[in-house]
Amino acid sequence: MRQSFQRDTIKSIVKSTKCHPTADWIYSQARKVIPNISLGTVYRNLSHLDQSGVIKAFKDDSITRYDGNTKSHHHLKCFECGGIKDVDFHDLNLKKYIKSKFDFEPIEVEITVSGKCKEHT
Amino acid sequence: MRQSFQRDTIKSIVKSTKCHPTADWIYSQARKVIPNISLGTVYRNLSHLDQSGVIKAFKDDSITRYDGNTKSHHHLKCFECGGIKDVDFHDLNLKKYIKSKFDFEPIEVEITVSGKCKEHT
DNA sequence: TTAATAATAGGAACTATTACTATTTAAATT
DNA sequence: AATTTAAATAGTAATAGTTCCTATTATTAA
Repeated sequence: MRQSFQRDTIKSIVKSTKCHPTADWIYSQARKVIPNISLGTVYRNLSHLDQSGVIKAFKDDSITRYDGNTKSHHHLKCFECGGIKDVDFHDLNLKKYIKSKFDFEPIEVEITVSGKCKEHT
Repeated sequence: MRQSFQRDTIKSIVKSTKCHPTADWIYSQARKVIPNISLGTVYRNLSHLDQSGVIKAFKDDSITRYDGNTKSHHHLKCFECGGIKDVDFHDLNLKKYIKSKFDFEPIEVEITVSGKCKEHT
């Protein structure tokens, strides 16, 4: 993978926020630095970065969001403010539970909890 | 909500399978009974049925699937055969865990486990 | 049996994303 | 340093899944 200023810019945008941005938001941020960057370039590079494990893509309803946090984690999504928070369920040992209870070899466990965060109860 | 033959047909198609069908599959099944039913009608009724709790819609990658099983459950998706199996995580008491650990009021917990089912390990 | 309005068929429109193509650019090779 | 190469780009067209629109039909209430 050859280097490009566009890719570096996109990477640092995703890495510098915890807001789980969409491609469009990243595009609008990137245009502040590279005014004529194209949306296709944003998508292509987000895919590359996801596939190489530098960032993590996930689906939120019908939109793809990108997460600079690549450690295994899950999401709490607040109905009121729309905020998405990263959390860790590591102590539940879900993969072990799934393997033994359902005789299924888990590779990825995706959890999204919708509800109300403490600021909006 | 007024009754219609279209809606009844769509409902019974979803209720009579465990294959977690897409709108398109349901459309093709419905056309066997009502040849000129429109795709818009299928989508509209699937939304109504979901909103009224008769069926349950969920996202699988970028496609919406519909589940006749409305009891709280989660999904195991096999990478090899594409099969989606309904499972129950009730004994983990996830909502209680989430509430106490993260101070977040969970309303819905969505879990999708990707991996290999016992037939394809 | 009529009136009101929910639901329909058919097709247009929309949105997020991917694909295409001619041009530019990074970096490897001379 | 100049040349060669193929990866990356900008700009645009195309796609897929879904929703919206409108004139017509059908269900239920009065």
